[in-house]
Amino acid sequence: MAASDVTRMSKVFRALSNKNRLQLFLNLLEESRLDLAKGRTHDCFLATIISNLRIGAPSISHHLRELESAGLIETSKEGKQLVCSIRPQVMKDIAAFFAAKS
Amino acid sequence: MAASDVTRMSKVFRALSNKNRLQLFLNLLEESRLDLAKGRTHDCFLATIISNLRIGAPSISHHLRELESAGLIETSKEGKQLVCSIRPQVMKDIAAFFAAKS
DNA sequence: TTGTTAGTTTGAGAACTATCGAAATGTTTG
DNA sequence: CAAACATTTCGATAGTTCTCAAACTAACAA
Repeated sequence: MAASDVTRMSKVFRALSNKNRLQLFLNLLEESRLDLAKGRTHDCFLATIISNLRIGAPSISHHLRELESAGLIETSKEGKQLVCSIRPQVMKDIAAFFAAKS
Repeated sequence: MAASDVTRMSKVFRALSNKNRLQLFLNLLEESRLDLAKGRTHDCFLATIISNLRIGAPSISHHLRELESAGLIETSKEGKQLVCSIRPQVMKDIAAFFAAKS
């Protein structure tokens, strides 16, 4: 495994290493599966997520940026609201990484 | 996913979130595969690992403790030397975690 | 015993992180 | 335009992490 890959993977793990951030990611994952079933994308309101986790809006905003910069999610704006989506390629990369090792 | 599982998984990811520690883990993984092929366990000398990574013995010692407390590896002593082994169950847990999601 | 080897512990400093409250930004609604 | 809304940015703080050098322990060797 190339050194740059190790660095990249460590950043992915870093992004999932915080309990709240992992929970946030899992929520998004769950939502995106629901939405796929419904054939549409999902609006992920920070307000909704805040009511699930016990942290404030600035922290959520921070965590989303971390997930995004690790390449786990993509975000865009729709009016006032933020739309988040999981990047499926990264999920496949990680799954492949561990499948090869175990 | 139960809250306790989220916490547990976040600790596993935490353990792999440092570049040097991930590299260390991958080295051990590689060694343990070689050893499986040879039908014996492997002696993991810190001195050897130090020459690959660019950090000192105290840091390696610290990283090994992190990997151990996250449940990724087990260690024991053989004379002066430390023997490390990957805990296969954790590898399976992680693989299952991502396989289910992607 | 004296010295060497393999690794650990301690203590400290620099860097990073998670979180918050307050203020700011941009968007829609009345 | 003004108010309400959703999110972001800023500044601060408390806590964590990585790393090293120095000192230490335990096992082996001469």
